[in-house]
Amino acid sequence: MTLKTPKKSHHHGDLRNALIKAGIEILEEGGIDALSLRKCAARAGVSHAAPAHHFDGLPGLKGAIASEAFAVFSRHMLEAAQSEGDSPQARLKGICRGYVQFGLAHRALLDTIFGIDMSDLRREPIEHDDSSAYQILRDACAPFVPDGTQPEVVEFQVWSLIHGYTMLFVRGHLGEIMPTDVTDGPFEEVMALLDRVGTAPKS
Amino acid sequence: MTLKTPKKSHHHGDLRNALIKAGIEILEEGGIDALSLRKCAARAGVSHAAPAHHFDGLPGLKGAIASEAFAVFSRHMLEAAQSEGDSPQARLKGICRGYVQFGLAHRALLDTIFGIDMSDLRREPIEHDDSSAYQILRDACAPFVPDGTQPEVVEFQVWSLIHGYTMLFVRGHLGEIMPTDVTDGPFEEVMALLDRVGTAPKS
DNA sequence: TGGCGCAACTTGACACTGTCAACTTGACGC
DNA sequence: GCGTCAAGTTGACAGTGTCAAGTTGCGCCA
Repeated sequence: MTLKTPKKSHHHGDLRNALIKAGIEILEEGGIDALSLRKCAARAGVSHAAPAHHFDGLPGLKGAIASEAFAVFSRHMLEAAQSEGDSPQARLKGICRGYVQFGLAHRALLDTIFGIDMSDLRREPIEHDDSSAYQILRDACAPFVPDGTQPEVVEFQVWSLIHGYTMLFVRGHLGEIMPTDVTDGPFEEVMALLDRVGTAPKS
Repeated sequence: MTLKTPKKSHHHGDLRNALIKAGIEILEEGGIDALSLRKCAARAGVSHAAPAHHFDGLPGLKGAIASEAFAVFSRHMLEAAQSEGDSPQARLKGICRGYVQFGLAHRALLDTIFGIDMSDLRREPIEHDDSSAYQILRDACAPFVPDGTQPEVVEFQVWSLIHGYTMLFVRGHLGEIMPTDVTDGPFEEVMALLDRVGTAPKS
């Protein structure tokens, strides 16, 4: 009759994932400043110093949360890619719209993902598998790569444009009002630049 | 013979500016996480609770520092605008290069400026005068605004592109190595998109 | 001139945070 | 049975923001 928990190796069993899950909940509820090791520990039902055995301090926990949040972000992107239509143009635009929508709906997660400094050795590496948001964006950019140019260039152009727009927009830097929806900002107008993506000479 | 200090109304005289200056020093030395009210107070030579009388908590101090950092940023942009050449294209590109260079040289200041949430009522407002970075960017974009389109659109396109590129680049999200100079990344290739700025139809 | 008022700070306390050393617990191999 | 070791606990410490209460010194008005 020991089938109460599916796996219980030592004490908690899966504390690491429990802490990450608790951290995401805290982030969604209270924003990036609300996250702390002790609150994660309390929510996971363990002592305040337990997280130190799984992560290297708060930066380590943030890195692990960023990896998980990035997976959520990637799934969101995948759905967004199909939401706008089937053409390459529609697919790319859907991804960009999904980027902004994710930023509005999960600001703290976006802050966590892109607040990561890649030079911080205490972070957990964010994995770039084939279903990652990076790969989804790269695939969506592929039809727009002119012959003879590096595919990364188009990807970086699009990524810079939508990332900058999202960051400025969700923090209210682009307009007078604080946005609650993509339609509150000049999304369509700015994304018109997507039609001119690529590095081929002007005319 | 009371001309030792230009103005000394009560005790310190100019504590508010002294705290902002101390905060910028701390930011430049230790990054955004190093900033605290108590360290600013200590560096300014006042008691730990003194900042509360000039700013509404840490967000308030960060807002005030952001305003000052934005002025520094604006001066940097003004110089950068003239560094690349006299043509409108060169001017705009110089601004963008200056954006990235400022981000590399003063990361914590950029984090402070653009970490501000405009919905946070505790912040100090960032002033938009005629010499602000926003206005400099707007002026540089003016030659590229097609007839019959709103000037803000081009500005937002350029701003989104360079802001996103800078944020991703300085945190090392765009490449394997951690950048120390603009030439460490695909700046030229991404900025090729600037030649296609504007909202007129494709051909 | 004298005292009143108030802004500009100080002082002390509190709860919360990350971090560390020392300790306990329980699973596993032999 | 016993040692070993990972996993987690406990208690302490310095640093943090914030609040209430006290102090100080300048300006103003009678």
